[in-house]
Amino acid sequence: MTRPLRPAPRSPRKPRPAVAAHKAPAKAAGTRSGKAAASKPYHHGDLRRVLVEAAFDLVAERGPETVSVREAARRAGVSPGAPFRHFESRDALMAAVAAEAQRRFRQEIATALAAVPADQPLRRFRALGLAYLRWAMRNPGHFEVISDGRLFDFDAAQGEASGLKADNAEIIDMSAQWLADASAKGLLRSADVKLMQIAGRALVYGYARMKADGHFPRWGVGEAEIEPMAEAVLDLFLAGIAKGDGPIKGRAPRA
Amino acid sequence: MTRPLRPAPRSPRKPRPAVAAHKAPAKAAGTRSGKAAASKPYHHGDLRRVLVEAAFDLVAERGPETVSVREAARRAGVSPGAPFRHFESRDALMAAVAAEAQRRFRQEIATALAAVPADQPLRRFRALGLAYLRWAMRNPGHFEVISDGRLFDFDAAQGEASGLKADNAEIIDMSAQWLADASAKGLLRSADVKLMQIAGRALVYGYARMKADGHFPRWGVGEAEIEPMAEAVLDLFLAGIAKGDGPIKGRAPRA
DNA sequence: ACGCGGTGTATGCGGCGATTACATTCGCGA
DNA sequence: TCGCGAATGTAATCGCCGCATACACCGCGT
Repeated sequence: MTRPLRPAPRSPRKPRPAVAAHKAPAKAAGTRSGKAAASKPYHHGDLRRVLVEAAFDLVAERGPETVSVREAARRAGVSPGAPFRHFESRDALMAAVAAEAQRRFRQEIATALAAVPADQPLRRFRALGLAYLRWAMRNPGHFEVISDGRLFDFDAAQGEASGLKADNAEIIDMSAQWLADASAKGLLRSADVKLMQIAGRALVYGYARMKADGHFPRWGVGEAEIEPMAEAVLDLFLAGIAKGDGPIKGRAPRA
Repeated sequence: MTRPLRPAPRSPRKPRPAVAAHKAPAKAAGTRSGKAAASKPYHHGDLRRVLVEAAFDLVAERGPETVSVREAARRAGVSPGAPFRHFESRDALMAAVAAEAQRRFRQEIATALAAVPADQPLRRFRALGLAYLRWAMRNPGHFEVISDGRLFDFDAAQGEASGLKADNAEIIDMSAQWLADASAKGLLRSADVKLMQIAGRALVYGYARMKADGHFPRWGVGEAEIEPMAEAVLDLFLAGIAKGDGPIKGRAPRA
């Protein structure tokens, strides 16, 4: 499942995919001369969104490194210079992709957490870690994108509200809160919450990157074992920081 | 400490760095084995090595993404096409850089382990993890290079003996052996050695990548705290998998 | 001594990110 | 309703890149 090493052999010459999708720029009714004419209007209507979607798909298909502004423009059916009306650089485009990926990631985590009672911090912590791992296992390209610190910094430097920074901070804060709660409830062996937070993060991040970076074959872990082992690794960690021997995933964390 | 986002603004126009280093300038004796003449010999003498060194330095200076074959050629004082006599592609060059980095990494680990008795498997395991973390903290670019699964696969696909694969496997085997020894000695809470091995690897790998990827500022960890916290994280992990409460780093691991 | 093969240079191709000049269209105020 | 500036598209261009090809040089084995 490894991707090509360099920016990509490009694609084998495409003739131009016409105009691509169009969101229905509304105003089909002629309030204001709307009409997205049948044959390629000069103005695209929602190019910014379409470019992000194209780049987003390219990330999933061939990995972040292979994404080029020109290819995204090709897929959107516009000239190579057009994207620069909406993104000051390739990295601005990629940062938008990262924001979208982070948004979906956050959504998936929220869904996973909905099933876990709020008063069981370690179970919530575990559910967070599991959702993190599962999403990263299944979206390695997008995981790479949201892990790129340079894109994050680029995005954060723009005053704009892309949500990337906020969505990321929310996840960090959640993990800190639950560990603190667990600690307050006397569920943890150590009192150094910050340390456990960083260690937990490093663990899931490392596991996810090992997958994305293609390290598991070297470690004798077959493709089918990766996800189950992710869960086992997470539970090993929880067993290491939790007081007592009971499994965290069980019903009652206190006895 | 973040690096530029894209392949690099290049360098701001360099006039050409002359010929670079050269081993033995003399050659006065006109016999066969002359290495170099005073003024730029047609044949470089040891271009392959010099190119790897140039790329190696570029990785340290500006990160792996910014390395270009042409820049390496410039630093070596040769034409842009010359490197392709020695490396079939940019990735072949980078794989050579990875092999060199891995070699140094392995050397540093060996040095660190020399001080730890062979009959104390957990202390050796800890020393390995610590050496791993320290090296990665201090050589983030080179750490990225040896972590690039595609370069590893590329190198492994070549029949050639670059040492990358062997050096890597050796480290993996060491960690497995010591955990197995520790397990046999009854030092571990769990019997699943493979799981602990993968978890330990994911932990240090994740921590190291968090550093290389610039994540620590987002987690409220200042530059000065990173290395001490690396050690603390490692010890948290060891405390989690080891039986009893005694610190691993201490003198006697059994009592 | 010679010539073959290894290693360098010169040149060129196509792709890339990015900039600039120009074309088209949207939408807002008079 | 018109008109004009701002927004957003195209075309052409620049310089850098990886890489291929043809040619120049030269060390070494015969």
